[in-house]
Amino acid sequence: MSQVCVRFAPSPSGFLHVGNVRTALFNYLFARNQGGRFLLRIEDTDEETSTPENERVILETLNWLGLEWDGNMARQSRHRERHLAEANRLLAEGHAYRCRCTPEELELKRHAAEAAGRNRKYDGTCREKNYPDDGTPFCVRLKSPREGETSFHDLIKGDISVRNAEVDDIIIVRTNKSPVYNFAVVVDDHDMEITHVIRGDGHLTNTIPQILLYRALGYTVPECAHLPLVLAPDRKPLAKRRGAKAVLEYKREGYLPDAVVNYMARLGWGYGDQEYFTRQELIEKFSLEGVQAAPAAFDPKKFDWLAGEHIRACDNEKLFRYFSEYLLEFTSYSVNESLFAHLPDWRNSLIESVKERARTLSEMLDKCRFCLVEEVEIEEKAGKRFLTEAIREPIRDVLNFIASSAGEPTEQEWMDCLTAIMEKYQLKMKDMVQPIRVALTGSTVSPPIDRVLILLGKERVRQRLEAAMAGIR
RNA sequence: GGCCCCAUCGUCUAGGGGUUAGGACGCCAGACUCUCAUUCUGGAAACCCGGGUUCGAUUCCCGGUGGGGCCGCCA
Repeated sequence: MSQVCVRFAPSPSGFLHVGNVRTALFNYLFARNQGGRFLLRIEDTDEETSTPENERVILETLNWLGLEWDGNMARQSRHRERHLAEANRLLAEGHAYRCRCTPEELELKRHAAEAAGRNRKYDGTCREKNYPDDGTPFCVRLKSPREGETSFHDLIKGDISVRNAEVDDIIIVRTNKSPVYNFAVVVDDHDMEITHVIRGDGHLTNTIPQILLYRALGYTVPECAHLPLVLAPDRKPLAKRRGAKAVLEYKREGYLPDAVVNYMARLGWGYGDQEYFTRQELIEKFSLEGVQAAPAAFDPKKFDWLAGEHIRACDNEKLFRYFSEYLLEFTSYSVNESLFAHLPDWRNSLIESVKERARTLSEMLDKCRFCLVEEVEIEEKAGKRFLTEAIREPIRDVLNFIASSAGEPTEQEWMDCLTAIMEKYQLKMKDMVQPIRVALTGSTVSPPIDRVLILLGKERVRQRLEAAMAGIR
């Protein structure tokens, strides 16, 4: 058998939601798993929506997720002449015919058929007329068989079979001489030597007329796999309204691309009890047999959990890179090296202190914002509750410790200092730590206090404690 | 309306003619603990319904119900 070749063929609507991207992902995983090729073809025959900007969004999404395609990106619009040539061949070979019914007439016929309770398919008025090309406007229709049935084996859905009497004579070339999608796809997939068509459920019904087209054209019919829908959390189909969100939005929210890939793969696909997958594992373990036939609902909670798993599994160096790039692209913060001059291993310390409590790069920022800025603003409620007269003397002792310490204290030295002061004033750990936490971070929630202390360094600790003291009246 | 597809905890799923129907997220309770989080332990929670086939169906078949898709000179 020839080498596996698949394609992702989006129309550039300017929007790639989870469902679209999962289709791309499954194509990608299948190709990589099979050692085959993964091609990209933009279905840009509709000039209205096919703008460079919309195309750019598709490429950016694919690039962000690392779904690299092979070869050059194809544009369906470039193949128009080829499509028309094949249509003419069908005409010449008697597999297609010229239809002179106007759109208005067809509209009326459909309504009439519907009112009479009949199938709305074309009534075949022009089917046997053999109209020549004499200047009268016409569109081209496939002359599909009326007897028997057409069936195929879908790799996910199983055997699908439809009586040919139910199948329409689909239009393949419009009156204005532009090829219709269903036809263009077949010619392109054949020309690109696509062996497996893996696409959304919505195309399942299209497949029957397309198979008829393959046969009429004398092409080999590729294997087909129709992926079940991805549903919004409320189990309604993903739509621009409701849960549908551009996948690039997750980039903005700080999700790691591998987390998005992992979660999307698990939507409709499973591998035993495994939930967490690296990209490599996905490639090794993916198979169409593992794909569910039923639609799957997007679960934001599980996605977040998995996102956290990926943050925790990411090595610190790499995570730091993700983090600083994220800050640069989407926020006004940055990791200013000069703030950490006191800490040799500051990158590691910074990442280490937030990665266990964040699920996204954005949450990482939330957890360490206190040490990325010169000064913190103390939350009013927290200040009122913890920065009270009772803590004045203990804080003074901490300041004395700072004044007397020669170098930069280690975590252990900081904790020894706090412990000693605690004992001196008969304070419990939390009664000592919470006020200091509030003074240093502005919040009652932060990484462990020893981490906070070393990240800030004694100079910034001193400044913040003094500021807090001043605030106590 | 016609045609087609689908159906295991709330969600993602494993499984499959005989199982205490397994895991994960989430939820609840507890442990750990300087907060939050991580981690650990325990708990509640499912085979859509009805017929058949069978000694025995959640599993196989048929029907129903429910959900969804397609029926464009859109893609």
